[in-house]
Amino acid sequence: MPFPTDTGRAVLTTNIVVFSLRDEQLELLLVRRRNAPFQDYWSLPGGVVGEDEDIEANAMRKLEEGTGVTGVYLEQLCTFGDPGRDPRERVVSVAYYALVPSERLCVRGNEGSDDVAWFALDALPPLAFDHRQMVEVAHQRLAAKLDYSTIAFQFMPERFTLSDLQNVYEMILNRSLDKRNFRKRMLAMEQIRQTGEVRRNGSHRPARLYRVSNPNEVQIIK
Amino acid sequence: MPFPTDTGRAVLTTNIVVFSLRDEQLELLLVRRRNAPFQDYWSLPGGVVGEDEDIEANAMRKLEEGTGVTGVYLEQLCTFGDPGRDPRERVVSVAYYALVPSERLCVRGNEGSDDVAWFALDALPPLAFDHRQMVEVAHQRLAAKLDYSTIAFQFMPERFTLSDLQNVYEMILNRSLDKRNFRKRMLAMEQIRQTGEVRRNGSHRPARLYRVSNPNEVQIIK
DNA sequence: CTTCTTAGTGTCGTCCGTACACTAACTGTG
DNA sequence: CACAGTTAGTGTACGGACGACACTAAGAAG
Repeated sequence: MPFPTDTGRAVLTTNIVVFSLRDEQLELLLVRRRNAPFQDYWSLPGGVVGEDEDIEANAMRKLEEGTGVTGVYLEQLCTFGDPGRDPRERVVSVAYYALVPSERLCVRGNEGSDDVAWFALDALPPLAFDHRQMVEVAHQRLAAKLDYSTIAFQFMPERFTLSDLQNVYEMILNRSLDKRNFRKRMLAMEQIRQTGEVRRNGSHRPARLYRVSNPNEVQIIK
Repeated sequence: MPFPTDTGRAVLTTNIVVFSLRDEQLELLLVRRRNAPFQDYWSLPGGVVGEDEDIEANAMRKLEEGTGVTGVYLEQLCTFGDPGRDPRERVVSVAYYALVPSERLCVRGNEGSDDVAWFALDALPPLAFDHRQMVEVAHQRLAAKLDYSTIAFQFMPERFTLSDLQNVYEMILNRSLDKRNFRKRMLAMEQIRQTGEVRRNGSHRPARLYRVSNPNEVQIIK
């Protein structure tokens, strides 16, 4: 049996909350809208899902278009579909969030235009549609996952110091952590290993470099 | 700017994984399909979201139609939208899960027909579409939430014994728990109170009855 | 060689989770 | 009315995780 012909159809879109760490800050990738509604507002990257396109594949594609980076961590967040969230017609958006390691941004994808930019999470401009809500949910989820998974490693470059890692935690949780306890906890979970190298950074003691044992999987711990 | 006219639209549906406890078992509400595709298969309740209907409101409505019960716990789970998950056309389903207190089922809503029935979670028939996957995700989420929220109380009738409650945990986690530790933990979180009454149940010591302090909120604990 | 700055380290108390076995209260039966 | 059967109810002790807390190490710059 086909669906009744008078059944309402909805436009299906994705939006991605893209987190990265730049300049020791937790930042989000935003795109400026060229058209109404919300013309000139900043918004989350995303777009309309193609006729035969997988939803997550669409999100990944949009993410790659925005950052020039492939293969990063991407997870479905929540679906937003209030009638009226888009004044034009019924639009349902599946929200995702993604974590981009800072090192991979140095290439600066197609960020040349004025229409794509990074903003500090704590200094976002007003956002189009319900995107602000998506950001809140994503941030909460991310913070929660720090506690019981290895998700934070997705931000790290191949080699990093424990201070780098602690910064990630502090940025996301928005509070400072005790250095000794933090290191104890990180080393106890046996997911990172010393490389034997150090990084000289300024006029002070150099820091040991570590790498993630299993960079491609986010593990649930405890 | 309107959306391009050649943009694919999708049919938007909901599906709800409805959990309840019947006969000391964790059970799911299923609906038999009358039509192709998957004719005569059992499937999760749900349906097409109306033109101007909120998605969650639709899920709640479908849930009420299936169980005759109102105001139960309902949470968005995940969105399934693989092209091809429905052979007819592009159908995107927002999955929810719901918890129905056992007491409220005694009224036996419109369960008269052969087309709606409860199945033990560990003895489900083959399900239509990707509904089996939805069930897995819902079960995992529910089990995870037992650890850090008061979600289990949503299953309980107004008055219940600690053994009743322990049964809920054991059913969901699929393993047995230590009675003393369980009671200690439940009482420690100060979310349930003695009523002063007892329940006589058989030829053995009667059990004290408890009630939930804040039945209408699921709290995150610790 | 002194100053500045970040890296790196250990202990101790507290709380939480877990393992573990017996008594209490009631009913039904012989 | 005693006994068997069944479920309800209780406390302790150990180990592991977490949090608070302050000093030394190594290098660069002047």
